[in-house]
Formats: sequence, structure tokens, C-alpha cells
Amino acid sequence: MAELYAAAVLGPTASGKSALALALAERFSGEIINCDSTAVYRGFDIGTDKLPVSAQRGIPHHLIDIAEPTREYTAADYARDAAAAIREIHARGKLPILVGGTGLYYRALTRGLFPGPGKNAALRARLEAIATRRGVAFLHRMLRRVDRESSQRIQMRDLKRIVRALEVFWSTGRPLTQHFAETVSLIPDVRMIAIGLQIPAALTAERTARRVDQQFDGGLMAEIRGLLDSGLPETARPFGGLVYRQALEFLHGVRDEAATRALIAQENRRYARRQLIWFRKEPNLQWFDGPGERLATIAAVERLLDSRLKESVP
RNA sequence: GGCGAAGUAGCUCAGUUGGUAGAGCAUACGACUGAAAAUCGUAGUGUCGACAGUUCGAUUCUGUCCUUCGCCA
Repeated sequence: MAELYAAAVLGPTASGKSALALALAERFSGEIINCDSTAVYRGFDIGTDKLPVSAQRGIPHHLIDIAEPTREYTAADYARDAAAAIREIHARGKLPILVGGTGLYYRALTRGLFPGPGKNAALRARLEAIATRRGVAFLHRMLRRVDRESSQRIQMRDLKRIVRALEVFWSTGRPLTQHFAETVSLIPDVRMIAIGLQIPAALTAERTARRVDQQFDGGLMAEIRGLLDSGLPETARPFGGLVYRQALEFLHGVRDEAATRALIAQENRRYARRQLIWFRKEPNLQWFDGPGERLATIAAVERLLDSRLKESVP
């Protein structure tokens, strides 16, 4: 079996992943596959920090702008689409380079999800109605009766996970944990060279604050008004995430612009921290000190890729 | 200058009929299998504005002072 290689540039927001990935793509004849959950949505550009085509330096970028914002794109969709993109890129003789900060998406791709049922909106609505009426704790007790293991793992008030576990049990008659045992990767034949990019917390604070200012000054609010004017409801999935959620609150007068900018920067810092916690547990990640546009960092990562890719030549 | 109100955790505030205090948010640490830029958990922190008086004991009562805000001059 021919060995298929792929690279991944992972890590917290504002660490310079895009810049590093571009440099790697140019050096190793690669194509970039987005691994950020919100960048898949069309029309959400400024707040997701998408690289404009003019800044992509001719490197093909995949899995950006592939979903209508009215859709709910999921981790399973991502795993399937990213696996397909990897194979297409290989077929062209290029190196796939994953870039992003959505840990669940990366894991869904590399380790797989259990092959059980996806979202069942009707079932979720029923479960959520029960939670509203009788409380989340009631739902948790329901889960404990049918799936003790999941109930011990899932926190008492983590509504989304409780609903998901019950949804899976109700629609298959088997507890979630049993399904987990059947998890298989979609890309077992791909050797992933994964690097994690890290910067000090103080630098994250500085860079995210600057980026938020750039987003506002670069027309974030106009982009949002445009999306709303086109008929997109505020309940659309990508409106619920970082930047857009707070910007929408600003639009409704919850707080003024200065406070909104500060809040978004703060949320960015917290998000970066959650990302770091996730990726630190990811096995086989080689960590580098960023930011990713730093020449020394680029050179160090290039050396790693060089040596790892050479291993493939017998 | 006069009158009034307020000074308690990083912030906003609650509270103690006198026995040295607590929520939310922030922060730190963490969890995570089709919502993940989502969702959720655990933890710490205080000269209770200053000084004096009363009291066994004052953050709490009294007095003086300081600071902030408002109104009137």
C-alpha cells in the first residue's frame, strides 16, 4: 500500500497557523484544508478571519465557504469532506495540509466518530422540552437509568451531551458507550504529521485584541447587516459563535462598541485556552513556539516535515 | 461652601438585629465522539475607605476625617 502523507497545523486562535501553513504549502507543494468549524460557512468572512483569495498566494484552499449558513454543518460532515479532500489532493500528487483550531473536527477526521445515528431534530426537540419542563437534572436521571456509564461521564447540567446520549439510546436501543467501541477512522492509511503552534498567553491577548479591532474597522458590522438583510435569521448556526454572537448583541444595544470589542477579545482568550487544553491531549502532536509567521518557526517546522517525509522513501 | 447618597473580591453588588463575609461576572485549572468559535465542571481571592470611641468582641453602633457621585449655592 502506498503511503499517504498529510500535515496538520493546529493550535489556538491567533497563533499564526494560516501564515505557517501557507509557507509549508509553498515549500512542500501542498494544498490547504480548513479545519475551523465556522469558516465552512459562506458569507461569514471577517469574523472568522478567512484569508482573502488575494492573500492565498495561489495555494488552493479547501472546505472554506462550502456550506450555506442556514445549514447545520457537523463534525461528521467535516470528517467525510476532509477525508475526501485529502484523497483528491493526493490524486493530484500534492500534500494535504490541514489548518485550524477545531479540535473535535480534527479528531473526527483522524480517529473517527462512532458509526451510529446522527442528529435527530425531532427527538432532540422532545428531550429539550422535557428539560425545560422538568429540569436538566431530570434528564440526567433518565440517562442514568438507561446508560449508567454515559451518565457518570457527562456532567450533571451539560444539556447538549445528555440530550445526545439519550438521543442515541432512544434511536438505537444501545447506550452510547457501546457505540464508541465501534469507532473507526476514515483515513487509517494516512500518516499525519501534526504540529501544534503555541504562543504565550500575553501574546494571545495582544494579537486577539488587535484582530478584533481590525475586524470592526474592516467592516464586521456591515457584513452582519448584509447577512441579515439577505434574510438570514439570527438563529443561523454561525451567528451563535464567537465574534458574531457578541456583535449581534451589540446590534441589539446590549452593550456599546468599545465594550463589545473588549468582550470579544476576552472570549477569544478563553477560546484559545480551551483549544490549548484540547490539543495538549491530542496524541502525536509536535509542538512549536509561534507565532506562525516567525521565520525561525517556519524553518523549524520545515525541517520536521522534511525529515518525516523522507522516511517514506525507502 | 451646604445638604444627601455611597465606599465590602479584579468588576458589579448582596449581607452581617455586633461573633472578621457571599453571589454573578472576570481569573486559574479541567471535561469533551454528528451543536464544538458550542456546552459544561472545580477552585482561590478580601487590612469589609482611614483613625478613634463604646463593647469580652466592631465590617456592622457612635464620632471625626478622606474619597466618589448627585442636588443646592
